[in-house]
Amino acid sequence: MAGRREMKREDLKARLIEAATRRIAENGLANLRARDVTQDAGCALGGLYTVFRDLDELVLHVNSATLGLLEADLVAALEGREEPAQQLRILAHGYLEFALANRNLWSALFDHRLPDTVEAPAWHLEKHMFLIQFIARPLATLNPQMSEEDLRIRALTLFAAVHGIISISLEARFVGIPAGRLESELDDFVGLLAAGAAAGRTEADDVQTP
Amino acid sequence: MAGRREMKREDLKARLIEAATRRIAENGLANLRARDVTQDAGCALGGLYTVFRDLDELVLHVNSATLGLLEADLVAALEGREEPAQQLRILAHGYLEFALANRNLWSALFDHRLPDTVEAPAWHLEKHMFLIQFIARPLATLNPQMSEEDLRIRALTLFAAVHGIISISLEARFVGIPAGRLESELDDFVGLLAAGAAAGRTEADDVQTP
DNA sequence: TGTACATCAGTGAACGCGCGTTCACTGATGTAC
DNA sequence: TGTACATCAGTGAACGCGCGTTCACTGATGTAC
Repeated sequence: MAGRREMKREDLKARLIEAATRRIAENGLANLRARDVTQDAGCALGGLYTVFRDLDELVLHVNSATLGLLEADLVAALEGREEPAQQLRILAHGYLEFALANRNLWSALFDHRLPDTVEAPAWHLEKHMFLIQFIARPLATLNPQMSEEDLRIRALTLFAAVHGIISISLEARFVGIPAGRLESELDDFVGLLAAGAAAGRTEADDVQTP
Repeated sequence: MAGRREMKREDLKARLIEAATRRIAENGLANLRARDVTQDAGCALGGLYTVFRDLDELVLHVNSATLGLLEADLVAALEGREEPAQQLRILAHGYLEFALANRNLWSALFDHRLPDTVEAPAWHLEKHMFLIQFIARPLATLNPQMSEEDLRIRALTLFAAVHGIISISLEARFVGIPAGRLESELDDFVGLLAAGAAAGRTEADDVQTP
């Protein structure tokens, strides 16, 4: 069996990602330690560096997996819903649910910063795309006249706004939105934007900022 | 002169805050070092600890000052503008301008985390309030029937959304909103929300999320 | 299938260093007379 | 105003330690015959 080494290697990789995922989920990214992860994964400290370039690369893998989970959740939530404004609400709601259910993993998505010199690899950046696509599709239905590019940008704006609302509330850095109200605020908010989008471009289009 | 010591102390404090501010503005919070700050401020390393409990407390002072600058900018921008929807636009625009002009200081406001055990002191938390007040006031004019509490929450939501749009774009973590579009996206966005708010509560109010 | 040798994944002790914080000391400020 | 003593702000060398990463070693896997 010529693939024995390859298999062990893949197995170790998987165990490390799993261990890191569990550690981050339980204690947060800031408390992730190479020693803890390797111990949990049942390998020596140095083992990590035979499989990943460094700890950052391991975290990138965890984050990609997290994005995969989010994607699966949203796909499931959208199942069978066709009305575009409804879809947007479901996406926002699904995103909130995911953030609540996986707080630390979700935070790690945004807290993890590579050293200033390093770029995130393409395979990881691509994982971000699906989210924007999910949002752009119903927006396109609501705004058939918008260009691809405008839709992408509008989807990004919408995502950023929803993300902002959820993250400020969960971090409770400012005096936060009460937990019970978060869901309805989000719903109102997306409803308003969807209605606005459906009504077509408003006078805001022509305003020149001074 | 009995206050000589007191004066020197206040002077040292001010020099340290000023030095830390400049360091953060130039290199970002993540690269702030006690040694650099004390050297810039012209005191010994240990001097910092005669005036502040630790480095975190110094950063809190820098952040409070930054919030003070933001407040002054927004007050100036609002000067003479009475129309509430217009005010909201100005606030969003002013916030963007401030973030662009003071990127690292602005980031420090959100990046700085105290150790899990420590709470932010009240004097610092109060500094956050004015922003929400600024937003709540025009919202109140647009929605005279809303309660104080609802206005506060809605203001928080609006702030969080605007902040999210700006910060995701500036961090360029996801493929960002092109710089040239950010301003108009923000403007459209706030315009839409202001119009929605003015139109009164929508059907979204009654939707129960499943 | 079995033996001898070669390779390299995996080991874990040791390295290295960055950096916040402390603490024994000293010189400037304050007090008493 | 001046002198003697007391205090304490400020000094900076040393501490301490957390933790990512390395590297000389070894034992499991692969290859040749």
